[in-house]
Amino acid sequence: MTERAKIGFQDVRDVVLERIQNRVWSQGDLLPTEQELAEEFGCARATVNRALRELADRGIIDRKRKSGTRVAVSPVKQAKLEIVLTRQLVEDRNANYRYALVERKEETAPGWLASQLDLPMGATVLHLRAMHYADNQPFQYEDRWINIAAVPKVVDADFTTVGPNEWLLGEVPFSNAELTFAAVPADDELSDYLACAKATPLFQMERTTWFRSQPVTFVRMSFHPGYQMRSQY
Amino acid sequence: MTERAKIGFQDVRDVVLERIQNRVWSQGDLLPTEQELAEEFGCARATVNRALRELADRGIIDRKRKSGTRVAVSPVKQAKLEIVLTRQLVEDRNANYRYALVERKEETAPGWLASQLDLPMGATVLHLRAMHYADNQPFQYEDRWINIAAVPKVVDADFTTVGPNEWLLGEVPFSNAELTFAAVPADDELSDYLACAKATPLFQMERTTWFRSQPVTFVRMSFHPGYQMRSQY
DNA sequence: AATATTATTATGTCTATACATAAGAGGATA
DNA sequence: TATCCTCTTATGTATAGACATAATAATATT
Repeated sequence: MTERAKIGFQDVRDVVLERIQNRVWSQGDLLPTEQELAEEFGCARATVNRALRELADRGIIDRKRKSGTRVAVSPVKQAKLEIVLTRQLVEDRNANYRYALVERKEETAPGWLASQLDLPMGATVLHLRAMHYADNQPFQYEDRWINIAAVPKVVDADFTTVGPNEWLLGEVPFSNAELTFAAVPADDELSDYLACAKATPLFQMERTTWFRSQPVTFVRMSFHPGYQMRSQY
Repeated sequence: MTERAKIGFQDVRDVVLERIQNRVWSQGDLLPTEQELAEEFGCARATVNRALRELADRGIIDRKRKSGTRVAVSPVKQAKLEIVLTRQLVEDRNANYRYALVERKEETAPGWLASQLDLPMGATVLHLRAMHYADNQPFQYEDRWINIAAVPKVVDADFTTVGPNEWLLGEVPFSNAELTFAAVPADDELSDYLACAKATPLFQMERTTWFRSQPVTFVRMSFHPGYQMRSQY
């Protein structure tokens, strides 16, 4: 029997990808139409459609009505960064996680924060400072401001046992955010909390979070010296 | 006429997402079956399926055969990081881009590199060092090793005018990679090339690239002081 | 030659139906 | 009680057919 198992969308997807990698179709080239591919593979056009749609989602090909499908000229490399809780970061290293609140204070949003979060003048925010430890070694210093108007319940949370990130994840689960990453020198405060010399290079991540266009929180996370963040594509 | 336009998969997707955001279905809750949703929305099950599949791809919901569909308990936040050419990074800031090759040398892979790229003992690699400038200000220092066995044509490229990244993108368009990010102090060489004091904190990105499981290149990119990388989700 | 109109075409999506498959539920057996 | 087997169910996927839509190509009009 030379009878093959039936062709599925994953087969089509993989074969097309392989042909692109092997330069059967090079950058910018026009691929056959869905109809033609469906005939070649002996499947329905919907099957080819789904296969090509996945490749388009990945940025491998560009599709346009009437014009057809082309191999992307400059494939957009998109790395996926998994944003996880600090607790999980620590536990993934098989270390013991410990959290400690440093300070909790309601205050009027300073100018730079109001502009960063797009808050009205004089808005009240909750300012939190906290430390995260891995096996009792300083792991991350967290400096956070929460927009009370967006999460009124926050005033009743004391954050002595549960970190603000974990708490917020429960309250505002599906938010979107903007991240920035940078290398900064440890100032007096950071060198103190992270137990390193002043001016030590630290990896710093800032995150501004919105929920349905409403600003929720801004957080600056400074990691211990030597910290590396990983990602892949 | 109260007649509505026909419900499409995007409508279903958005309504379901909205209900999740509004806690109509909370974390861990079981959603109605595709069949039931299809009846509610007055559309085919395939339409609901596609809608839910997209939400599952985004990590909003978890789906399992027979068990059904649940709101994800700890939604995995995935930030998308667009990896672009240094040239584009510079030009996006409306600055003039300039590239300069510092050194080009074929050598035997040192131990750490052989292990990083999983190369055989004594493999030959092309070692490149280069600078990228924005408006003639140092922007990025690039230290790169290319696996000659994976890209034989590389020995004929001189890299005096075209940067290795752009060249490789043309040769090995669809690769995958692993990235690490860190803050490092400028050593003598970096402080020299990036025109900064020794020990200045620098944002550093390392990338190991494979093409069909074959190691292609390892690159260490050190950015000018104050550089920030951005991303969102 | 420039512009507006129409035809064509490839992708985008929806539907109804069918069967496949993973995995939970229940019962039979040891 | 523990293990194995069947039944059931919700999702996963394929298909043929239909219509929608964006964008190009061809044509007609000014």
